[in-house]
Order: sequence, then C-alpha cells, then structure tokens
Amino acid sequence: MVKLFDGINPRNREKLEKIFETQTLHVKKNTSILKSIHGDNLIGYVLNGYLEIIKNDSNGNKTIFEEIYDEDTFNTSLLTFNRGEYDILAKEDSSILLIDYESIIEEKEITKDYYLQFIKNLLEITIAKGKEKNERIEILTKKTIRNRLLEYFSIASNKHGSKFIYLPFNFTDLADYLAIDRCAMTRELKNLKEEGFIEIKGKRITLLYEKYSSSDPLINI
Amino acid sequence: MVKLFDGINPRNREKLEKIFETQTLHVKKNTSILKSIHGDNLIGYVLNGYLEIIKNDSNGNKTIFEEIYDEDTFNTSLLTFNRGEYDILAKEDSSILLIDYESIIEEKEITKDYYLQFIKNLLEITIAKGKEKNERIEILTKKTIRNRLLEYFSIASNKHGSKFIYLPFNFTDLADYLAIDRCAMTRELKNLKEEGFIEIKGKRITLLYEKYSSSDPLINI
DNA sequence: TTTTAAATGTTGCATTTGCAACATTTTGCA
DNA sequence: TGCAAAATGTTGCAAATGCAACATTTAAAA
Repeated sequence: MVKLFDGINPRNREKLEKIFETQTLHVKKNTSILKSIHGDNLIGYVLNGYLEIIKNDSNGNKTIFEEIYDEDTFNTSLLTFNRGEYDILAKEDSSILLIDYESIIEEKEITKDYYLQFIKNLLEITIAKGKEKNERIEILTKKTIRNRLLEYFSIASNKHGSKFIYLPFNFTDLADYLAIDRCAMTRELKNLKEEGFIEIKGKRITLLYEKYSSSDPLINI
Repeated sequence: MVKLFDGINPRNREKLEKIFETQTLHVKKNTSILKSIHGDNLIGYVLNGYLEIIKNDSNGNKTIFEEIYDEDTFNTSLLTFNRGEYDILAKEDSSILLIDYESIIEEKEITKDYYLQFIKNLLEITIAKGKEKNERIEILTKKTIRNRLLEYFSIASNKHGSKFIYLPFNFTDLADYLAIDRCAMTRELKNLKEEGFIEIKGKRITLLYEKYSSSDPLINI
C-alpha cells in the first residue's frame, strides 16, 4: 500500500512537516493515545510501533476497527469520538506523527509538486482504507456465522490468490472482526472442519473446497 | 458535502475534462450501467439523476451499498467487481461523467491550482464516504435487531441534532441496509413502539427516549 | 522458572431470528 | 381511473446463535 511520504524526499518531507501543524507522540505499550490528542481531525502516521483502533460499546462488546502498523496512516475524523466508545491503543511502544487535517487542506500558498504528491498519497491511502471497509461490510451483511466465515475466507484467499489463509490476528479478534460470538464461531469452525471444508493449523487455514460463491474460482497453489 | 468540481470555474473544469480520460453516459431509469463501463478504476460523477450500487449475493440477499444522487461521486474501484455480485442501477434517467482514475493520478504536467483543487475535492469526498462506511460498520457490528435499529436511530438523530428521523429510504431498504430480515425488523419496530421507545408516522420516526448509549444526550427539538 | 493472564475449546439452553406463507395497503404506470 | 407491482404488516416455527459457565492450553510477565 502507498505510504504517506512516498515519492517525497527527506528535505521536502521536512518542509511539509514545518508547513503543517504537527505533533510527534511517543507512547508506551498498552496505553491509550486519546488523551494526548487535541483536535478531532488529525492524520496520524505511525513512525514506528503498532496501534489498534477499538470500540467498546455499551453492551460490553469490543470491536477492532483498524489495525495500524509501521508507516501506516489513520484518520481520526473517521471515528465518532464524541460517542466516547472509541479508543486508540498502542500495542507496542510507538511513535506517531500527528498532522492537523485542516492545515493540510487549507494550505494555498504552495503549489509545489511535493505538496501535490502528499495529497495524492493521502487520497490513495484513503481509497485503500475504503476498500477494506467495504470488505468488512460485505462480510457483516452476511446473516449466518458460516457465511461470514466463508466470505472472510473468500476475500482473504482472493487477495493472495491462494487456498492458504494466514490469519492476521488471533481467533478471539477474528470473532470481533466478524462481529460474532467467539464460542459460536469456534463451534462453526469445528463444523466446517468436520464437513471437510477447511483445515486449521494454528493461524493457517486451508480451504479444501474449490469455490465459495458462484463466481470465484480459487487458484490452486 | 463537497462536490467534485467545487471551487473550479467552468473554463477550468472543461480543461480538466479534456486532460483526463472521460466518458459521458446517459442511462434510462431502471437499467444497469455496468455494461457501459469499461475499466475497473473509474470515478463517476452524477451530472443528473440517481443511482444505486447494490449487491446481490449467492443466497439471494440484496444489499444497497451506496445511494448516489445528483452531483455526487462514486468510485468503482471500491467494489469488488470481479465477484460479479455488484450492480449499479439508474433509478432515474441519469447522466454520468466517468473519469479514469489512473489518468487523474498519473497526470504530472499540470501543477495548476485547479488540478490541486480537484484532487483535494476527491480526497474530501473519499473521506466523507469513509465516514459513512464506518457508520454502517458500527451498526452492523451490533448483534441484535433492536441494537442495530437503536444505533441507526442514534446516528441519524445525532446528525441532525433532533429526535425526529426522516428515513432516506423505505422500510424494505432499511432492512437491507441493516442486513436483517424485513419481517423480523417490522416485528422489532412494533415492539419498540409498544414499549414506548419510538413513534412512527410514514417515514418519520420520533425518538421518545432521552438517550440511547451512555454518552449521547439527545437534543430536544 | 514460576506465576498470572490471555487465548482457546466445549456444551447446554433460552432467546432471537430468518424464513415461509400469507393478507393488506400503497404506489406507479398504462 | 384502473390494474399490476411493490411495499408493508402479521405470525408460526425451525434453526441459528448468544450467553454463561466451565476446562484446558498457550503466552507473557515477574
């Protein structure tokens, strides 16, 4: 995926960081960065570390909204912070560059190509995030646990063109991502195993069926 | 919401349309525009009319992915077209300007301010769409019909700062949007009415409770 | 290493929900 | 205006699923 400063040399990157309103945060593992954030419309760029944007609703359900690794970008305006249910947690010691979004957009002076490049990068990243969101919506509109799992497998499998899927998180978090009860998910995974649809070894899932929906031939690697 | 050509005068808009690879489509009500689209990475701009991006999955469930009105913008790359489940339907006679996305991004020559403005507009629009997707994800991660409805009401109510909600679509489509069975939804709406939570008159829903989640005081208008 | 916490596995059960199969009402169109 | 189609309302029932309450395994931290 495109990175925020792709195609911009260090000197120009420095210039941009001076033009924009920025702030650099250093946070310890397992702490929230919310209290250090001022303003609700910030672009965050993870210099190093690993963040999770999670949501705890009033029913006690946790959902992982985004996972943000090294050099990845997030946008706090996408969250409805005022609802008080979101949190951004550092899962490792992390450094984060925060840029005020308005100061990016309202800049009129410079028509330098590196500024244009920056805006284009931000656009590319935002589109890519939109695709991920669409994928999750595709999954969540499925009504049964089985169909959510199969849709998830299908998308993951198509991405890498392989019948092997390596889960990017543990099963507890997978259940959160699919918005289903973890125990019920385990039950259904067992069914899928027993019916010969899948094989599970740790975080590697092997798809044993040829295709899931009508249109998706699985490539056999 | 920002429009694609906001802040760009007609002369410069024309210049842009010449620089980019564009195509103008005219489609009749209730026809698909997919067959007229060539390329899978297009920015669509509705000159006039009204479109719906829908998805029919293999289980026969329909989902409305996006509603695109006059002067609104959509991005075909956000859809996984190869899965053959998506369609873009004109719900009215419509005219659509299609712009090849690559031809937008790869343009290097012009550093004109109207080009920058265009990219910024596209960024703003993409971010706004991302917010809408997040809202839907928030709703779809709720596990019960009741909680999905209440979350939907809460978001709609907060948007306008009012306890009155005017549904932007009919109840059948609302059920699709919430990814629940229409009959079950009707049943639950009846329950909510009988328990005194809401009042329904046509497409206007009145919230009779003060707040839904812990953090959201409803403004009383 | 030991201890503590987190993740995973399992199962019974009450509840919710999707589904089917209708009746009724509203809307759009010829 | 009248007719067909779409939208809405209703209900019984089987199936799916969330939940609680555990045991067991694995991972992290002290």
